[in-house]
Amino acid sequence: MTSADFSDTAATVPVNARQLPPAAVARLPLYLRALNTLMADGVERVSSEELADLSGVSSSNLRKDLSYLGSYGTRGVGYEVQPLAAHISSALGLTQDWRVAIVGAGNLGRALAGYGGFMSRGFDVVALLDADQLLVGNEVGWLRISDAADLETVLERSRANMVVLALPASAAQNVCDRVVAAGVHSILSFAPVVLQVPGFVNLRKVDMATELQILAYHAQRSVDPRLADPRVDGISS
Amino acid sequence: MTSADFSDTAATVPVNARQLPPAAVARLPLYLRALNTLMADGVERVSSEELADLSGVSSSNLRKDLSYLGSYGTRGVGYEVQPLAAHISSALGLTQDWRVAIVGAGNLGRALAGYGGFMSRGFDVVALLDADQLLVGNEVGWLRISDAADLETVLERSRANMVVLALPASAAQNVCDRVVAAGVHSILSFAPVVLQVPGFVNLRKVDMATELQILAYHAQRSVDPRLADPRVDGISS
DNA sequence: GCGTGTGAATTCCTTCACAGCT
DNA sequence: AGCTGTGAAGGAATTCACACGC
Repeated sequence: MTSADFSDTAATVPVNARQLPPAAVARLPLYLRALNTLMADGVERVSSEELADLSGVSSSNLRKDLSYLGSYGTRGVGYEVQPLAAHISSALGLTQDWRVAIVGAGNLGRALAGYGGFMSRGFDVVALLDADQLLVGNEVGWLRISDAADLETVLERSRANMVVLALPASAAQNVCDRVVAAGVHSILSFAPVVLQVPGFVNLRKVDMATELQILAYHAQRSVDPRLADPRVDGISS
Repeated sequence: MTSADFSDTAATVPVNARQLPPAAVARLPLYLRALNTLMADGVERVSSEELADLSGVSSSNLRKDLSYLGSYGTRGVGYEVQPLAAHISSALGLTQDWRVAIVGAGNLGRALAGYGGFMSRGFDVVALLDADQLLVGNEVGWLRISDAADLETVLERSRANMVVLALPASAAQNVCDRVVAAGVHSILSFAPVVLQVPGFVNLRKVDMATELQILAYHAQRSVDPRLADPRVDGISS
């Protein structure tokens, strides 16, 4: 729960945080999760090979990624689980707590709010909003649903610094604009629409329709070997 | 990955489905969505520039992606919305209907089941399962929740050819193995865990904890300009 | 003229292979 | 001996820039 487990070298940062390649950043959370699992099992050391397997990447890829953070392993031995986890947490900016407001209290929004426990520590859901007056005021977990009309006020009062958009495509752009105007520049959107934001905004998108379609592409081509292996050129159809 | 990609000179293959670069495949759904929007607005033609803007990619990137599918534009003019949408749909394998079973009827699973309408057509949710006996038998929309213990039977009866995992990390690997053994080889997992699957299985992962952590990395570094912009010492030229 | 289609150039990412430290 | 850290090589993806066809 607390982020207090990772607090050793926090003060004396030798500016290890050079800019990491985006692809490496995207994998750090995987390593962190694997390390947390190992810690829970009481494992103290791990090799790049093992950790890579647990994370689903190649060992050379993992070593290269970690090397961007600095040299936190021991040659001939491996990595110490706890310190490595601490360094990754620090690199990801998880030493501070992030305050997340979720806009949209439909099934998805409520699922995400409840997911709060699941999310790696460091992310607190501090507000849940919806435009539907029938939902406003309802309790979800220990949160009361706020009126999306009061978005700006709620964001300020709750001191949210991240927003999750869990609302229909039609409402997303408008709410997104208001969020940005209100000064929150980190947004995770589940809305199935391309949002237009200024360059200084950090926007990430999660979209299950897209994912299913990508899956369909690969599935289709596994099923029909003609497409996977072009050597067939018979005209049979 | 694939055992059969000795794709040398495939010569005479008018089939549009040459193997596309994965990065291109991942963007096709975006184009498709933008095209659907345009169609709804009655727009008949679109330039690569416009479509790229609507999709959030660069126009050269878009043109290159579309060129993998073949030449469906007209020089000096642009692309015809409807035919292009049809070709992309076909390339993605959306001409057939996909039958999706969702395992896990918690908030997330129910959200996804309800999301059915939102997902581009072509994906039918044909089953919703959970291991919790308190949930089994409940109605969600027009679906009745089946017992996850009967997974194999349900998958067969419903003729599902895709599975969405919306369940806790602890249960995911086990269910995943059973799904694969039951012959469903296309899986979209929302479980915050790295799943181990045979090479022939198409697995995609969506994980909000990971996404938030990536967001945290970028947010952190926007806040602290020292980390974002190393040019601070006076080498201004 | 205009905007697509595409080789060439560039940038980014991954893998290789081995030097270097324990 | 063993495993990390890392230049160098190789491969992918993106962008450039312009030839081509309407």
